[in-house]
Amino acid sequence: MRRLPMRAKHTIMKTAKNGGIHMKVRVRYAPSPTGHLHIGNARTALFNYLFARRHDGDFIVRIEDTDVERNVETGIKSQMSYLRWLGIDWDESIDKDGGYGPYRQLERLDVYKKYAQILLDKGLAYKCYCTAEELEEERRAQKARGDEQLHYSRKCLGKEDRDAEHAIRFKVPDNQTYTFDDIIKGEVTFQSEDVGDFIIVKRNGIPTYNFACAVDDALMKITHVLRGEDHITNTPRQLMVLDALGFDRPRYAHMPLIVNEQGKKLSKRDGSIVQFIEQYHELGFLPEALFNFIALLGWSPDAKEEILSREALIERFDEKRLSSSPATFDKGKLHYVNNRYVKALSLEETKDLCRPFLEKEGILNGKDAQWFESLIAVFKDRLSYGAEIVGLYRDFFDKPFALEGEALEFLRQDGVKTLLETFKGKLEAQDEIDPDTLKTLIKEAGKETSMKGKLLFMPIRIGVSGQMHGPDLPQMMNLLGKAILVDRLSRAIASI
RNA sequence: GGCCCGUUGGAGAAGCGGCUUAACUCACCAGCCUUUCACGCUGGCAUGCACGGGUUCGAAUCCCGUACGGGUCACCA
Repeated sequence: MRRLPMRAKHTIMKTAKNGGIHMKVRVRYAPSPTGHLHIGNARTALFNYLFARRHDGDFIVRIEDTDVERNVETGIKSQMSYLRWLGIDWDESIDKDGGYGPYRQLERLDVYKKYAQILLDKGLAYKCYCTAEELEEERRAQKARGDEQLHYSRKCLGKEDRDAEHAIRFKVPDNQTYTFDDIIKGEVTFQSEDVGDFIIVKRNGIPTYNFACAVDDALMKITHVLRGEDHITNTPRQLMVLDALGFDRPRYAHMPLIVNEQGKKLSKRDGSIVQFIEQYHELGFLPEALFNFIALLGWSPDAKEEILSREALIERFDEKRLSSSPATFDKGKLHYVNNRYVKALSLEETKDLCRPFLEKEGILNGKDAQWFESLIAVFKDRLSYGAEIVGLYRDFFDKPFALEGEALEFLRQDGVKTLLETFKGKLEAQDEIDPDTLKTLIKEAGKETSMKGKLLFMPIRIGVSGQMHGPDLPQMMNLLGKAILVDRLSRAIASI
């Protein structure tokens, strides 16, 4: 495969014709039900969805379950429900017939059988009786010999039919060049010599991915295939099948891989990044934010603002702005994006978002509704996702109170000690405290000691938290409670 | 190893031969606002586009090579 001189990111819809009439855009997301919805799959689904909605086309979800060994019972259900959770809906699938079904490949076996037979009859495919062991041995020999390419020897080609278990292989044409104009990568070319005869139907009678996929794309009138770059070398195989069967070719767009901060492909075992949408849900991320963030993985808007709603994304989506270099999964950015959406939430919504996490940790035990509300109000603006509230709470309440460095220096300024003593005295005189009386107390202490501005607030902040930065002062003091406040103030005064 | 794809600041990422004195976003720093903090606003932050050649009046942008990273070579998808 080699890149031709001119980069070609052309407008779509030009090649998807039928008898000169532009066809309706039809795209598909084709997951295999081997597990939960992965971030990479979610992105593929999302871009297909955006593309379809942008061009008033159809978005189809087709289940590619031809690997019966790896299928997981709950896979389909879980994936589809998280697609919905993200706000991605479809026009056709196993639960919504659009006239091109069935949408589950195991229910289309007769279809593949028919087309495999056509290829057999035309001599474009042949039965292969080799066992896995034989093939393994063949490959080993090729390796030992130092062959450059490990292709099937074709030893079953031309063999007479016999009544034995067999797979069906596609007979790759000689001396053919396969070129396709990828929307993202430009023109990509493969030589047929680089591709060995591949299996299209397994011994168990079930088609392989490359065969079923090509047949279904054609039969379901798919006009554009947007998928991960790891499929780029599958494309010539699918093109061969399509050509051999006389089907039209869809347009392809191979999206860059998503890599971690070390530049490695996101592997499901990579612990550095949360990989499944379900986990994000459990951590209290917002679906709208995730949708927004995922749309930024390998694509960028032609705008200053990156925070875009689903509707705005649909309106702005332009496949020509899909990137061809790997998309780095930037956790910091994810948190930022989610935080922007959290900030837009109402106080009640934020409480609902955080409640489960606090309850699970028993943090709400013995606290009244007012306390809970204060807690959320104080941290709402800096909250990246629901579960983070626990860490924020702990950081704030459980961090040992210590005075050091810049903070301690600040307390050693003239008049600060008197200020803290005055304030502490006023605090002790109060039976009940709340944010408003606390605020009044600060004002009074300031007036009596002639301290104001930074010199007033900062010593008190440091005196009760040890920190120079933190949430709104009266609010957070209220959360801390009188006992802790008095204790910390005493220790601060003592260490000046 | 063969065949492919990629490489722009601390990070993400625009750019597709002259409009680039390299957008925008995150992070960071400074100032403003707030009697504190945070939010918000304003400004600063790549003499430089992996490296080396070449083409061109002109290159981050085109070509060749090198290095590095990645993908793929299954009766997985």
